[in-house]
Amino acid sequence: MTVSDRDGATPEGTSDLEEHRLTAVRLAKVEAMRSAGLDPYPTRFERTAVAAEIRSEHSGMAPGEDSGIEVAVAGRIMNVRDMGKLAFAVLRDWSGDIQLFTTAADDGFESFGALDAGDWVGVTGEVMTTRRGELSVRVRELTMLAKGLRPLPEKWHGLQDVEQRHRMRYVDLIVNEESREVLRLRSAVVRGLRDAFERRGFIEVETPVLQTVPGGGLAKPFETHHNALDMDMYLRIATELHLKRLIVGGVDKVFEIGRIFRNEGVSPRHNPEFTMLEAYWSLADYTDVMELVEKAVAEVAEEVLGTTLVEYGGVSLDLTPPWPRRGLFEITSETTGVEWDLDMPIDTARALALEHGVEAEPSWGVGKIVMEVFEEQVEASLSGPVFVVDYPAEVSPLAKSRSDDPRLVERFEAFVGGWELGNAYSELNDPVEQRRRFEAQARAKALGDDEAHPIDEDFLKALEYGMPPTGGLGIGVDRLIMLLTGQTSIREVVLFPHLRPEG
RNA sequence: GGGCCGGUAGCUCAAUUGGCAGAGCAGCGGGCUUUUAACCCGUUGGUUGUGGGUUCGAGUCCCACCCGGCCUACCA
Repeated sequence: MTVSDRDGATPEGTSDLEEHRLTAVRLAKVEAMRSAGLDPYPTRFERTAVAAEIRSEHSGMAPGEDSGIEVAVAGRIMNVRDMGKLAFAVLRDWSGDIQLFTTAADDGFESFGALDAGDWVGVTGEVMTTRRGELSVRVRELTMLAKGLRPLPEKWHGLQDVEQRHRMRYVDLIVNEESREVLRLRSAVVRGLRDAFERRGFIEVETPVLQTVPGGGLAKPFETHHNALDMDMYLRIATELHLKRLIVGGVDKVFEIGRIFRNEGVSPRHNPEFTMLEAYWSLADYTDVMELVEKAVAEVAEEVLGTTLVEYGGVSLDLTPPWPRRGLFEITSETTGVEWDLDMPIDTARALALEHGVEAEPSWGVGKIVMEVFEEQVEASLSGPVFVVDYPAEVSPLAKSRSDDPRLVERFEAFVGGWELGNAYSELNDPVEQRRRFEAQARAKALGDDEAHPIDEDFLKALEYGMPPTGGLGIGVDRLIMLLTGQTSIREVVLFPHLRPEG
């Protein structure tokens, strides 16, 4: 392909930039700089301070004062206010904003004229305050670090269009403080989670994303292909089965914070790729894990927000442990006014489910039906935080049965804000029983359940070497971030959410 | 996938019953020695998401398609 074949490209490689009046003007400024022997894109700049440091170190200055202290700052020009014989600009770096000030008497005055909002500059000069008391840097020397060619969004309203904010997150971050804050909080939440598990002796690992058997969850995988091996592969839908192999290998406490891929619809709470924390704790059971979850979440909230009281969707939530425990059958019966239990005839369950908006498929047993009714009728009302327990074995092929009723498993899900935050159980470690569960799933698949769990022979082999009693856990990290940042759309906490290509 | 709503200048938004596509910001020119979304004067800038149709005339009405938001369905 030749250069001129490229869509909209000119032989000079400047694409459509020359076509647009606003970018053409800035390209001309780049050329003018080059003609004057200046590099519009130099290699480095020696910074001595960021905006927030200047603010904290010179907080007590009176209006119209000179500090006598010279700094070198660098950032993006957000705004220029030219008064004729003096000028102001706002410089933004990651730590915050600082004003630049210059007068006709200053050496830096001349270089101010050609600045555009969006340019990256380095400035050396003295810290001072204006007559109005605004902390500023008096420009002694100004260096262009990267000339911006595209105009910034409107300075007061910023970039509002949700689609553009997601497609051009770089612009969103430039102009919207809330987006920068969500990014910081996201980082803090992940760090907080990592700390909470490491403090308790969990080891962080990384397991394969590319798998031949996409197990550990009930979901449709993305398919891909390994060319050299001429082999179809899947992107993982969970990290569970590999982490349990590590428990078999004798790793005491293990966790992974990893990207998971599920080939399902998108919604304000679902992105095709998302981040999940999974942890496996040998010799523990699901009640130990329950305490771990409520403590870890509270610790993270305390660490990043300074409180365990959060506001979500207009509702005040208290994340302070302990969280209430409710039985799945109990709470579903209470909400629907129907007594659900595992002894009810399948036809009765089907008919009652239909009355509650759930059409049971042929492969479903009573457990699955009640689970579906719970999700349809109860889940959205669980503002939480609350642990729901007593899940049917039918919908939990990897969880250990309860000794008092093998049709139930030792499992809980954590709910908050009307959606599931986490899922955990005492891990099934009986290899013979695990094989039976897999075979039941295979029968469900044969009956048309395309999310049934596939049989993983290597995982069964691992169990046959002996896995100690283990409590396991999965937490939707993006959702935890949504909870702690008050965001109601996952697309606001994922930096680059899945979007269709632009037409 | 289905339903509802939306897409107008680089950005934020107007546009009466179908009747000359506008404003602010950004840009350009000029003025201004303490601004804070600076201000004042002047000025450039449009494939109204795309493609059809109705009409003397379409941003506006009709059809199809693209993209997005919300709801809904599956999932964490």
